[in-house]
Amino acid sequence: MSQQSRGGGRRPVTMKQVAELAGVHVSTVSRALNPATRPMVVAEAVARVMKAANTLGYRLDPVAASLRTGRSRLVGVLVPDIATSVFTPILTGATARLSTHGYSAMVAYVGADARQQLDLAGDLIARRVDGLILATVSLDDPLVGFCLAEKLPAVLVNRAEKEARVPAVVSDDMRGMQLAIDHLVALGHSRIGHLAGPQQHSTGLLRRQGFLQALAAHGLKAHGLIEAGTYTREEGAQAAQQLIDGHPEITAIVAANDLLALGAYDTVREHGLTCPHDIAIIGHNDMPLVDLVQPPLTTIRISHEEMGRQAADLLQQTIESADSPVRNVVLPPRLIVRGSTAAPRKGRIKSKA
Amino acid sequence: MSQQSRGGGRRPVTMKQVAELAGVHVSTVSRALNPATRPMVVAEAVARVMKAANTLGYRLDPVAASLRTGRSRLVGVLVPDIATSVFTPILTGATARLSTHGYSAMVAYVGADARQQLDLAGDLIARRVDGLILATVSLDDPLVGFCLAEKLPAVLVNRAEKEARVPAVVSDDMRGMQLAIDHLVALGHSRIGHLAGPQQHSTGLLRRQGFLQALAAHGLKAHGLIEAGTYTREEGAQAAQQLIDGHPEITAIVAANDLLALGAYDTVREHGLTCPHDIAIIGHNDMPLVDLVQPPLTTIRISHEEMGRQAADLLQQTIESADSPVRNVVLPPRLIVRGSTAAPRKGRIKSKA
DNA sequence: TTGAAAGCGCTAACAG
DNA sequence: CTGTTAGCGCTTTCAA
Repeated sequence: MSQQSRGGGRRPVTMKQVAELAGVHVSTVSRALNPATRPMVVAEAVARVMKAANTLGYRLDPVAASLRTGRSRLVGVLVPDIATSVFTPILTGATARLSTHGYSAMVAYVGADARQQLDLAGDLIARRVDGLILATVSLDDPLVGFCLAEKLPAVLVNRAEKEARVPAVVSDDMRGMQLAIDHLVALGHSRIGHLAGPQQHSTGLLRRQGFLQALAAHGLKAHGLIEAGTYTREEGAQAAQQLIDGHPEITAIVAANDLLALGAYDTVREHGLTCPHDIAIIGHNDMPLVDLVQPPLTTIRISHEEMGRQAADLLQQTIESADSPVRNVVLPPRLIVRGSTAAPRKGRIKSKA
Repeated sequence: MSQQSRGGGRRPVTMKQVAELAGVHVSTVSRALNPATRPMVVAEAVARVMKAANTLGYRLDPVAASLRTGRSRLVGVLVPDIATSVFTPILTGATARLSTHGYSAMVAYVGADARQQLDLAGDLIARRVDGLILATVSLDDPLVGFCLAEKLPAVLVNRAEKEARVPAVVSDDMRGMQLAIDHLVALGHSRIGHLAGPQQHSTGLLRRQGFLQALAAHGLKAHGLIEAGTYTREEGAQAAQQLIDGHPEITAIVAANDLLALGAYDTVREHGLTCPHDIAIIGHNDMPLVDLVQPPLTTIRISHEEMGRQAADLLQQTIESADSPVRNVVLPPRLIVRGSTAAPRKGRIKSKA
């Protein structure tokens, strides 16, 4: 029957030992240690148990508890496996807040493959996670359906679904675009193109809608709108290429995120043009270092860490009270003006390349 | 005795059900399903078990298994909670590789506080992790002593200890500095200062040593060496300030990492100087986007994803064979020449600020 | 080669 | 208020 534990770190103290030292039964220890059941135990006994636990350095075994209760105080977090991005602050915010709620996080970095995502989620469920934070979802994501079917609490972060089936924490993407457009229009721009993001993500879709709507509010229409397939600098460069080729009259580009905007930088430079003089560029996210590129990027700031924290809060609520209503948290974005936007040039682009 | 499971996702299939369907005892199922014990079971029975497991969609319950065996196929990963940095690729590399070894990762983002780190590690141990990957260690870290005492397999990544008590995967930091110095000397520089990193981390210490040693190899000596307390842009800016004030004769700055180098950019700009003309600057890490700053940063590239992968491999070996020797993996860095280095100016700095 | 049985550490219904 | 008892799902010794 030998319990093959790790080589030899002194084996952990069990509840039974605490019970012996305190002179009570294990179940009393269990009750005394759990705040929810503590009132059942007479104060004097609680004190004895606490003391015994302390002197022995007892820690509750979460694995045993989990086997018994089916809960784990463990939360799974699925994030896209991209290095250059906003997911790190989301993660640090979420994990920090989760731990104040008494939860630990299992983070899984996943690619776009839906099959792999389902597998990973299955793993997490097998590990009895109490809930999931998803930073990966598309507008109608099978994973969300899966969680719903399994009755596993889930919260979306950064990206939401088209239909609000589970709680989500997102930035007000349409409002962000409005800030961008208002800024450009105030500078005098009227021929503005859009580098849209992937349309299967809410960020791509809503920012695009926001772009169009904000323009319309000023009585303007889009001068070009190209969709990038992924949020990468390379795709951004390529899309910007098409945008400029198709609409040489534009004086400004609004990108759906910073990486796309930086791709546009590459293209603009390649054409021998300068930003902001020939073309103004504006990003979205305000990710680290974009203030250091040349010119410093004007962009829409989102507080990703706050997003992570709120997602943790929302998940905790969802776990704790089974049928809390599906609540969405929408965070207000902020315009950060730097050097990549200025008044428009007069006349057409004169490409030196 | 009610098992209070999640509201109502159909309760997971148990081994017992598989046993019934296959017409054998649970212990036979257990043996058939575990590759290590499978040879004990007659082939025909194995087949029946497999088929039954498949049709029922059985998944082994890792929690129950863990309670019984003391192992978890779970690995804890401790990383510093900084957003702008090299730890994301280390993490994606490590978690991807871990999963091919059949392990899941619990990632914890931690601050510099030693007490908090110990607590977190305690949590992970309570969750019965089979091992730890530490990206946080200082040159003589209590956490490593703790793991040793608990006989918990641990592997260091990116940063090592002074004494090799446990396996580590690091870049050849001294070699990296040699590449930097050789490059600058080849360009004609001879008055070179160093923006050193925190000396309690191996990266800071070794890069500093490498700097000094590489200079000596060219018959040169340091023109200034300031230590930054943390790897941040702000500290870098401040340290660069001191460096330039104390050694106005320098023509080049070698920074211990990219963030410090970017801080130096700020200072140089503030002084009305230009890089590389007035002062050449070289970083370390080649983190994302440093090719986009102005001027594009010359730096030493480290493959952090590979680092993560190797750390996962090393940990797996350490877990699997208890007393494998303490092996260090040292990855070769590469010089990436961009726009922040050029031939030195003639004469003194003429600050316009 | 397989089944029986014990038990990992904990929680919760039940009885007192 | 507290002790007894059963058992979460699995692994492994022991006996057949």
